[in-house]
Amino acid sequence: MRTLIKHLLAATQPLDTVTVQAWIRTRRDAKGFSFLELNDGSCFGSLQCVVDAGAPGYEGIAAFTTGASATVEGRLVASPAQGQKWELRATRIELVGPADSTYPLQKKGHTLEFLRTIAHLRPRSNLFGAVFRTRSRLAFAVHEFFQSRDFFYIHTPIITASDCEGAGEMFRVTTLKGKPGEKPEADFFGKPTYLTVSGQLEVETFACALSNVYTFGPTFRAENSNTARHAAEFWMIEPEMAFCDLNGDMDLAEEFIKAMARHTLEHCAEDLAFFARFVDKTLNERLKFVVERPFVRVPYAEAIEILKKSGRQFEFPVNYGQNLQSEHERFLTEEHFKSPTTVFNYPREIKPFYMRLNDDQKTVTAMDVLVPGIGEVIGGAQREERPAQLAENMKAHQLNEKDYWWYADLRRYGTVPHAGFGLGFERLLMFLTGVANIRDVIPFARTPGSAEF
RNA sequence: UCCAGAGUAGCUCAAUGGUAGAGCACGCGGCUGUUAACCGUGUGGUUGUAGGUUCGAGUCCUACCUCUGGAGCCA
Repeated sequence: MRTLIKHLLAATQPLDTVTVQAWIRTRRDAKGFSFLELNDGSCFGSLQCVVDAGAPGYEGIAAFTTGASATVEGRLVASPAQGQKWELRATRIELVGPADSTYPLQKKGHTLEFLRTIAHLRPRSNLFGAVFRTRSRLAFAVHEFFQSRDFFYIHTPIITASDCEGAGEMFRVTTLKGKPGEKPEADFFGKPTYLTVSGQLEVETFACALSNVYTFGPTFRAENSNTARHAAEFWMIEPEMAFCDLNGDMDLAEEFIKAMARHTLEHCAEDLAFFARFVDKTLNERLKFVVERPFVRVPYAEAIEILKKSGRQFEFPVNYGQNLQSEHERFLTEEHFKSPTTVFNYPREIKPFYMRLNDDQKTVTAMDVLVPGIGEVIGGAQREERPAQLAENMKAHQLNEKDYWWYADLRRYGTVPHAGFGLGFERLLMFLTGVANIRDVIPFARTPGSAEF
């Protein structure tokens, strides 16, 4: 029976007969025996195997090359040499699948750009193994966080007919062949449909029934964005809470990020050590800071004053009523506060229709959580729960009320104050691993002009 | 989409307008409880594509393609 390398490396005593099945990272030949370094992805580390020339299978040792897969049986013994606690004394080796000299993953380091061109093989590298183990663990942590706080997981639709949610350009979903004269009514759903850009509006309906809910699913934006932090397909987490205001929303957002950082420190230590050493030297310090210190909270108007008084020459001028530019966000979170920073109460003109209007009649209950190195990682708000005000907001945003009849109904029947936010899972991963490009924290990145694999 | 930069061996990179090279990978030989092993040696090229200037272009010019960084949009 196969034993994962993860369990062998964590052994507390020698083991008599074990079977390992893995991919060969490298082979080093010595006089009369060979070292095989095996990795099965179950953990960061590899297992060193010592294969004597007399062991069954050794006659074919030349084919045990980097990238090949193999089965090795043997005894787990304490290693006499430096570098590893345990090693496997092989009693039998068997090649499962060969890898010839064209195998592109060398023992040496590769650039991230090159590895993106072999996205089907890069999970076998140290970095990407670590990234995707961490990704899996954090996905689990997301559910654990919400489930332990009595949130229900809601599967909002991937296909939506709402073409004006305001979150971004949408991908069309159609079964039409694109022939001239085809009418939308002839399409599969009888009307134009799209891939979702957010599950928020739908999940609000469940918050107004089950109280605390969240989504965690794929999200699509057809924006022609070419940056290190945008992808056309990404995973978004959207909690929504009934009987909750902006303060409760900000509390949850900060608690959530802290919990994810804590979880990474506690459960991904080995992979994290690799990130801290080779990807981002400041990672450990940053994660501990995030866990231990409260986030800064600053109203938008105050943030504008800070930027104006900074004496800094920004490329884009700082003006009340305009969105914060990347350089402004970076200044606030990286230089001024040197801390994750939540900016709230934005001018109503620059935010969507569903955000609640404050008593000053000028700002809405929006909040963005900015983190050093990434920028915006969370965007959220308390929702407008007053029917008349919502109608007015929609008019101001030139939206057709009829398209949102069910959304407005939530305010018509038993309306409640409620709030939530959206968080890009990949951006969270970037923040927690130090990996600087979103294409490197998602298995197969979809970006403009690129849907290979 | 805009601005900037880069495309040369499988990978990472050199190469005054004048004979395309190195390290690594890979092959072969040697050595060794090795561990990004080591020593020797060999194979490896339509210099992103298409034009142009020139006696001569990897190098200069034009267009296009791809990638990277920054910006916008956002999560």
